[in-house]
Amino acid sequence: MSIRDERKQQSRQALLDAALKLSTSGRSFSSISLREVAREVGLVPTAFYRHFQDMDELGQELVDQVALYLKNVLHQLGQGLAQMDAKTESSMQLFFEAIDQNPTPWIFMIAERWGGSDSVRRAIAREIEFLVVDLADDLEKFEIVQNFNNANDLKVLSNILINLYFTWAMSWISLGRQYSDMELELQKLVLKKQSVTQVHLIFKGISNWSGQSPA
Amino acid sequence: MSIRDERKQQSRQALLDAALKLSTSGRSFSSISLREVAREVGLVPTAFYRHFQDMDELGQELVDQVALYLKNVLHQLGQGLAQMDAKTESSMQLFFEAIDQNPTPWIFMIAERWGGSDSVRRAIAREIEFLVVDLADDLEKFEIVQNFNNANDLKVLSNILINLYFTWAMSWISLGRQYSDMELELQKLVLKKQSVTQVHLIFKGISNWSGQSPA
DNA sequence: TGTACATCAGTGAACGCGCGTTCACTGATGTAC
DNA sequence: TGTACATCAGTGAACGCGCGTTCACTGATGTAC
Repeated sequence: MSIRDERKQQSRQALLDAALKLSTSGRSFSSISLREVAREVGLVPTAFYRHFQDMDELGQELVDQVALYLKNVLHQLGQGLAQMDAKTESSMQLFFEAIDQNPTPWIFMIAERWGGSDSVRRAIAREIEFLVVDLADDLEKFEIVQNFNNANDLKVLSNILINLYFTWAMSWISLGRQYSDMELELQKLVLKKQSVTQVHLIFKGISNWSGQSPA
Repeated sequence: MSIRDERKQQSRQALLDAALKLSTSGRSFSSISLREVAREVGLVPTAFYRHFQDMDELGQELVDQVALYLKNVLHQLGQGLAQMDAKTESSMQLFFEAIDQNPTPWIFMIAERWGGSDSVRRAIAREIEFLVVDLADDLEKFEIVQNFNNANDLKVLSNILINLYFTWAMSWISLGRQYSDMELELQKLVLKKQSVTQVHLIFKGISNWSGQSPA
């Protein structure tokens, strides 16, 4: 790649990073402006147009990048979670650590899933569908899900888990916004315990699965 | 109430209704303007200030009204859902019908739960906590949850159910935005079936609950 | 009941501001020879 | 290697627009007597 192309690529990525940062700092993607994004990067507003047609186009690329990141994190976690023994706790621990390390992709995906931009919403819906399919693939090789004789049940499980992951992630991040110090640590322990219980509840359900309604 | 007070109350409610309508029509609360809300009602922008100090204050009252509505709907549904037999299906049917009848409270609560307004986000977090407690109270009298010997487990169940309700509601509403006619009806059937399976999965888990991690 | 004054929901003009977008430009980098 | 021209990321001025907020106002409704 030529020097010029390299520099252009850097500016482009800087705009994406700035948009992610601004739209996950307590505001929403649809309420940040093109000028703010350019300003954050140190570019004049008109330079924005050298990279994206408008904020909508940037938003769609942002969804792609964020979804790719989440896909990788969830793939690693999926391995641990599905072991369903005492490792649930350490798997959830890893999950919350991953969020603390890089929270913005989680915030963006969850907040904009039902956010104000039509095109971003559609892009996220598509990517979440992929995440559900990927997780279902990961889960397929574990013993416990052999209880499912209906192929669709596996996808329903994957669906519920993805939604739970998102809910836990956002609850976790909210704690950091609401509490501090001792109270924060306490609330974190409560949430960790709750999430472990929820996972156990679901895998209890699987291990007694028969495909009909419960007694 | 005097004539003047009555008319004022009408204008006030009209502003709240307009804000709810505008912020659930594909955009978000933080991206609608005070002037738009006033215009929708047929008032001059400055009249807004006779009722609310700013959009933030209106937002918090809107959360109160919307949460009260959801509380009533969920209370009625909670009775049916927890019967855990073949009635799951008809209970979910009632749930989706309730959404079709009045979708805006669901859209508002879910979209703004992680939306761009700090004060609205806090108000919603508080109201959802109440909804979780209320649902736990409703569930307490059903036989199946007697498997819980830890009082906290009931709240964790309630928590997972509230979040699932919200996820189903929004998925349901998204279908209406994406598909039409035959394809819409097909997708609705798929979602209904999935949600019933998810409920069964969880109540399977409860009926085999012992409080420790699964085998 | 009638009168005189008080209240206050809604009006309309005006303001300064940040916005998205246009346009002609500059000057460093790339390319052809 | 050196020169002459092309490309194009970033610049800076300018525009019209909708925004939130201020202010003095109007006139219907409420209240005191």
